[in-house]
Amino acid sequence: MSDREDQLVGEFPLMPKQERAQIKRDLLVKSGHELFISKGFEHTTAKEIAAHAGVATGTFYRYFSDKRQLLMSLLEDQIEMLMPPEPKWGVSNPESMLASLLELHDERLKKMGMQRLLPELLAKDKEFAQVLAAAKQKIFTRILSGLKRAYDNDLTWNDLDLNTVTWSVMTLAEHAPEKMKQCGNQTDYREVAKVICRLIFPPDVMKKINANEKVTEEE
Amino acid sequence: MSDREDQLVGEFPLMPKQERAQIKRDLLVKSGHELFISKGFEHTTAKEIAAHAGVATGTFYRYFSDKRQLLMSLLEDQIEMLMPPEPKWGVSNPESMLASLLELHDERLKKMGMQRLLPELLAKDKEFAQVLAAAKQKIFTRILSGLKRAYDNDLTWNDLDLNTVTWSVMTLAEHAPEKMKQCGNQTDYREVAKVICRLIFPPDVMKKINANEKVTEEE
Amino acid sequence: MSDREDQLVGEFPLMPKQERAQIKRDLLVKSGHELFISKGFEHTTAKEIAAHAGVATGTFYRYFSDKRQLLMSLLEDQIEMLMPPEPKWGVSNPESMLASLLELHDERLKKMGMQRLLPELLAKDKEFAQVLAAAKQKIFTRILSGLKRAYDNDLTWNDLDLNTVTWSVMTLAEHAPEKMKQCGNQTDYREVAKVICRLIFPPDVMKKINANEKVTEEE
Amino acid sequence: MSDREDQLVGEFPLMPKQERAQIKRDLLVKSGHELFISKGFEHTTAKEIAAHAGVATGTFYRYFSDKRQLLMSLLEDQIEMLMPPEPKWGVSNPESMLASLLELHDERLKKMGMQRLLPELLAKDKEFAQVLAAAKQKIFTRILSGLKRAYDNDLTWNDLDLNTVTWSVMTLAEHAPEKMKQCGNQTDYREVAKVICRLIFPPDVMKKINANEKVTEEE
DNA sequence: CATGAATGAGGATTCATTCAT
DNA sequence: GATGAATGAATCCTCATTCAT
Repeated sequence: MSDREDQLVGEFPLMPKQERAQIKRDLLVKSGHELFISKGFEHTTAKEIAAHAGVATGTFYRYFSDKRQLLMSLLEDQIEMLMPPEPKWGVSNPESMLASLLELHDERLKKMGMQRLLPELLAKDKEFAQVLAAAKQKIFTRILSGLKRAYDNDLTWNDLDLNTVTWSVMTLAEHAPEKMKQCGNQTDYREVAKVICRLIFPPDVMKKINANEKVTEEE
Repeated sequence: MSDREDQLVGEFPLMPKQERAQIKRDLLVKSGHELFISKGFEHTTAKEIAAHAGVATGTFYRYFSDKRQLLMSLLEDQIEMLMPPEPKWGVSNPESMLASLLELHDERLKKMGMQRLLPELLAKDKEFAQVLAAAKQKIFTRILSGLKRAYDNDLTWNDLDLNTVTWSVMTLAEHAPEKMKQCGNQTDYREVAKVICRLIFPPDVMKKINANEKVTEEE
Repeated sequence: MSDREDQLVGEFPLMPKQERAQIKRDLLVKSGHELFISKGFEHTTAKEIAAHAGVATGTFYRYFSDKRQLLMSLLEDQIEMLMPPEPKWGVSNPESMLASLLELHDERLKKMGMQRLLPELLAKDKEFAQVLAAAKQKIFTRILSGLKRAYDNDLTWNDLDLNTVTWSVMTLAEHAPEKMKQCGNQTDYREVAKVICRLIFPPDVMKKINANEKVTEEE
Repeated sequence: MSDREDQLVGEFPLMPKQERAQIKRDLLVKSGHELFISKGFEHTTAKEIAAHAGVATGTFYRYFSDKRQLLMSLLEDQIEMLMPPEPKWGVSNPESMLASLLELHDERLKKMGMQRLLPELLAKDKEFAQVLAAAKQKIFTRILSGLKRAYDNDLTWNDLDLNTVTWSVMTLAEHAPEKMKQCGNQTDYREVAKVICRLIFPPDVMKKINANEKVTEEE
């Protein structure tokens, strides 16, 4: 009835077809996200996702070939957020910078609620595992090159292997959120940041850097 | 071969009943292990495990109430091996000690092939996750108290939070094996050990420790 | 036939959705009914019921959570028919009344074909047994109160316990159909009715009642 | 050890082989009986019966081809007890005689605990149903011939069909135990006996019979 | 004879996917 | 496009029955 009245008024489709479809798709992705998180990937059925999105089972299959594809859509947007953050040296005080990066990372993960899902996926989906590994490798390379520059400027420990340091930085950054909870500590990003910095910069270098910073700030 | 020899000796029952049952049980556990690793826990069926062990489906259920129980059998033996190793300070050169612990841990994990299975289980089985978390907590406490003693003797950095250092040590030790592969590095336990030591001991302390050790060795 | 005629008329959707579903459900109920009767409840599988109804196994589970639920659907409609009938005295000649009630009851049971199923269910399903016992108790009470009124009017034997008479009436009425076959007699409802009446009314009372009736008829 | 000692003493097998087997068989029958009663025939497994009898599963199959055969053994002994009792007229006061028969029947059923099992069996096992029907038919015939003799001596109602009366007597006798419980009455065998007698003997005949009896007693 | 481990067919139930409406 | 009923392969698990010891 109301549809017909709309038509009398002049039939301005409130939304272009494609956009409506996009909305439905997004609804499904969102439903999938929530259900995957709360029940796990394997234990979520296509029917449930559709029901949760308020559409029919068949509609699910119009937009996705299967659960896995929906998952991939989900991950495409978020894969970067799962990665440990890449520090930007030289911008400011390294410890503060790292601390806020870690906090940001933690918040992202919390918002995604995806950490619990990830292990299942890594175990099950080799393709996904590869995608993730590649992304990680990219970050690794970038962090490493940053450290190399610092090394060339005599800012780092000179008796530690840079590859290993890079890996350590990434590992600590990546696990900071999940692990600190597990170990019962209140997450103290600052302390983790200090530890990470100690892996890279000898204490006297840190002093210099901070001194510079203050000078810069004063200027 | 040995069977035939037995027959030459006479026709003794090839094996006591109980032992044969145990062997069959072990076969099932082994099959479960292999299949869980290669296909993931969820994607392995009781039927498959039985078939892989060369027994009928029903036989599986004689020995285990379900997949999960077999898994638990599997884990009971191995849970300690999954834990990051607890370093024993003061025994010898910390770097060498750590390096060999890391190598040992890596070898264990490789032998178990279980790393890939673990994440899935942690995600799916809260009971198991708790067991593992408890074990980890125990190790955490022990490492922490070791570090505290070192701290009291002025052997550690005095500007780093010991909890955070402990967590970092555990995290790096735990992930050393899996991560170094992922990053494409040849596993260099020595370098990781050096990094971990750097988190704990300032370089000059390390020198002293090593000096002591040499003295000790010389004596 | 009717399908073909429909097609001649054009291609109207053969049936509204809901109605088709109802038809399918009914088909399943009917199949369940038939198979339960012919093979017994326990020996009928959901798969068989579905096959007999010409649908897939899964379809069965769309409509019923399991065999038992289908059975309950079946019984809800029929439970009253399984009960021994409640006589209505004073309406007409008691013997004729009873005879036709018995015949009606017999016909119902035959149509349901359920008698053979019932014992199994009573034995297996305590909930169902309770429901049935409650229904029986209700009828018992009503018959008893009818007999009490007759007793107060000096129409019944005065040396028989009314409870026992009531129970006897119900028992005979309930078993009349099944037993007469078993004993090889042609079912003679009239004779059973006479026996039941004899349990209640002394012969001279019966004569009076019949006389009254004739008078009434003559008027 | 003790076995060997027995042998030293001289090895008198305490029991002939066959008898020992018989004991084992009886144990199985007894276990089957108990389990069938408590869990129902279908829901009792051969393994359970064997375990309950303290023998191995395989032993069960040495004595019985399957569950059903054990059941039949069980019933052979007991089938007569399941039958409604056959009254012996002329022995004494019919009401007392019936009352005690009913009580006896009730006690037997209670002891067997079999009533609950019976319906399931009747529904499931046509052979058994036939056996039981035949036994019932036999009793029917005997009761009928008793009634005929009474009829020839003008002791019964002359307007009731003897077949129907016979069936009624059997039905009431058969269901007396189970039904009286269900209806919440205290089982009053005497009242049921009176009702049954009323179906057969007119009140004045009863008086005569009782008078005779007294005379007989006095003599 | 007794044992009880082993078998595997069979029943209940779920769910990814299709397709007529 | 959207719907959701229908499908049936696949899973979990049980249990009657056999047979090597």
